[in-house]
Amino acid sequence: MGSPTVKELLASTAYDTNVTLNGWVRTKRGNKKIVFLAVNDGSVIHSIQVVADPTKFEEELLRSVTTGAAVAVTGKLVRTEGRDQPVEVHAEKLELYGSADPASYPLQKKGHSLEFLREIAHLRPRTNTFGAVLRIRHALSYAIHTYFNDRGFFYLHSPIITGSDAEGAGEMFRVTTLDAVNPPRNKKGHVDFKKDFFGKETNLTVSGQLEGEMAALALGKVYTFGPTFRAENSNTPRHLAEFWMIEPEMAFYDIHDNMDLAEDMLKYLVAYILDHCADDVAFLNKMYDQELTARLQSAAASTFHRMSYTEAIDLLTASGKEFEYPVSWGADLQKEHENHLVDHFKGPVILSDYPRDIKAFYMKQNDDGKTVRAMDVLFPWIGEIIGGSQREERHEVLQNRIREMNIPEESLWWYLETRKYGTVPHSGFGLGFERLMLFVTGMTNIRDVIPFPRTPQNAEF
RNA sequence: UCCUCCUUAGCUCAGUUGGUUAGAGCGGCUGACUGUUAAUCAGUAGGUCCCUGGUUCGAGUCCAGGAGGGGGAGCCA
Repeated sequence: MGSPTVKELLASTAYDTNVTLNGWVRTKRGNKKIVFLAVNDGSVIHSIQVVADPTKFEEELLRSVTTGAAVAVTGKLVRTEGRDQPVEVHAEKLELYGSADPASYPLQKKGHSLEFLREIAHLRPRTNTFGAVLRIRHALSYAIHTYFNDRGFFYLHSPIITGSDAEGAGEMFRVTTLDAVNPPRNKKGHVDFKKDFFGKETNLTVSGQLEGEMAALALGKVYTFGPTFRAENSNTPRHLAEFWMIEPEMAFYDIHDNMDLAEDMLKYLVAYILDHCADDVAFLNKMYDQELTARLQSAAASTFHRMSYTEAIDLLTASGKEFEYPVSWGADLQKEHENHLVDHFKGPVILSDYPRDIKAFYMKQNDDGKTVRAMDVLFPWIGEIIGGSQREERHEVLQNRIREMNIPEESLWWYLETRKYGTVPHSGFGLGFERLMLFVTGMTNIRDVIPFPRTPQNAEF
């Protein structure tokens, strides 16, 4: 089972027993009589202190143990009084796995800018900040599965490659095995996708929702959690070309059940991170955002303010505030409008019942003939963290809407069939995983909450 | 894609109205110190001033174009 982790050792009270630990040296200091190493193995944000008597070791060995070097240390676990750490290891044996030339190793004892660390994304997991972010990322993923599993949801693997281009959520990345220079062409001179791997045009998915609905209409409650791809030329701290999305889909849920679930889930996840990642959150709170912990506690305890799109428009108009983009019923809300609402209610806001003309074809139409049962959850600074709706379950209404919007009906035959056979009211939403990571970590650039970010003009590593 | 700011040592940055040899802190290296906590102290090395072209007696500094990055906006999760 390997050696104990630093996390286990720091919590251990087995004083004066021999232990072996593996890790990477963060700092070394000392003199000819005594040497201190801070060794971190990624199991926890803290490093463990290793104390070595230089006379017991080869000079050349100690010389090559520098910041970044990988080592194995065997020695006695000793309780330390009046210091910054509960225990330390008095080294008897020191083994070097791999050295790290101090003249060229890019990570120093000092802090680095997040911009610089993005350029060395292969090494940045070794920093305190990215260790904390990646551990939180794991915990958040785990919490999502726990939340849904405990509530009777089934994890559905929706396809990554999709043959449907009707999802309408954004520009897509083409998937093809055709020769890019000399593709086969049909009689009209167009690229002949019948000769392509799947015999048709295929793309990377922009959403697992449509497939999620198929499963919800059989299993009741399902969720997807997988990578999602958008070929939009978006250059902002809130967009990625490859990101992870959670999409629950529930049969027999109306829009209000949907909002209840979204709010309960978000609060559960925030509370989970506060409970399970206290050390990492405390570190991020100290180094990046002094209000992080307080904001998370407040969000976990809050009640999200709910209002309709129409009420939001009235509120914005009544505010008398001068907006760069004028407020008018029927137009999509701009960032400045969302910010005003979130500031006004001093916390998360859920908006619902948007004009049908600015929303997707699959959303359930209200009886007023003007709006659909859409809902967006807006978070401070981040903006839209969740977008969802009650789905249109009436075959004729859905079919008419598809035709109205000039969506190729034949590509959605399978989607429409579920409204023909045993259709039921159902709802769902999409949660941007990295956007939630931004909120939970206090990081301000989405490229710093995913291990290897993919953005326009950047697929390094 | 649009607007805006930035690019000088390994990192973070200063560099005056254009003027001699481009600086600091940290990191690295050398040395001192028997318990340090991003140790401290002394010394030392380290530069394609993002690239290309232009103005000028003279450009890190001014102008034009390009590249890369940050922030804001749009698209959205």
